[in-house]
Amino acid sequence: MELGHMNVTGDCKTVTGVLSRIGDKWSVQVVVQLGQGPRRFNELRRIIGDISQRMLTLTLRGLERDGLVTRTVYPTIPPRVEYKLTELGCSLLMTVRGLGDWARQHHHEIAEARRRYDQGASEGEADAA
Amino acid sequence: MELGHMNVTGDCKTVTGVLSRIGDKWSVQVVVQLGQGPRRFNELRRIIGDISQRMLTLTLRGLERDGLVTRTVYPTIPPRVEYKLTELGCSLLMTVRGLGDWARQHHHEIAEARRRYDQGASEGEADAA
DNA sequence: CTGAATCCGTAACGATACTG
DNA sequence: CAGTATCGTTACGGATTCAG
Repeated sequence: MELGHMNVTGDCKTVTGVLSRIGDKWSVQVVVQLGQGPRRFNELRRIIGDISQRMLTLTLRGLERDGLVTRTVYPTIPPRVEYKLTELGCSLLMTVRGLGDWARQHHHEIAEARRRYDQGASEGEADAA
Repeated sequence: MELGHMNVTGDCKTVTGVLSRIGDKWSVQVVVQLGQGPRRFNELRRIIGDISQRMLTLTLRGLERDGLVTRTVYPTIPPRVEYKLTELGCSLLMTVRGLGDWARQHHHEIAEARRRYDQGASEGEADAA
């Protein structure tokens, strides 16, 4: 089964770059939540739950920097800041959903493979086929 | 454009888990290269180029643990070890290619957005216009 | 050739305190 | 409410060395 339909070397580096960007601990969660509609800072914080304010700030900034999210400040008192997915962010969301589909379809297989691997490792190699 | 066709909260955590797995610095590159066909250890090392021996080992182990790659040892002298994508690994490769498509289509936009963002930030303190 | 083990620097992350 | 600053801990990754 060969799939050499394009430049693999150049391809993988681009993909790696994207994954370096969204492969961190929080970016995807933020993007997915923002896919539900615009959200405020503490609203996101509450929904995601585990994230620290620092990481939410950093994540949002990174997303904003890459043009995936817009940040709108309403100069009211108290201040109100709304984050929203851009067109680019929406298109990423689509792709991420594809990955989500794969994850949901196969995470059991992964879990099982992992369990078997760990089990075999702890048993040593006394066992043969 | 709303896309609330599924449980978003549960979804994003699963995706995050997968991204935590393949979102590291090397896994995708290895998977993509293995998509070209089975490869030996130092063969991968040479093709990828930048990767250290340690990281290649760790990456391969992780991939093997998750059932994405098989490791076959030929007890010859010198020893020969071949790595190969499993069915699961192949299916992941497909999904990753989707991400690669997105990356190739939009990495210019990202780069530009990033440049604009950084430029605007540096102009903040000093008035340029 | 393949890979494990060790040491070390850096970057990522989290908790807390403070500002506008 | 939204965000910054600082600090400490941990995880990641690279170079080197040793072993089968």
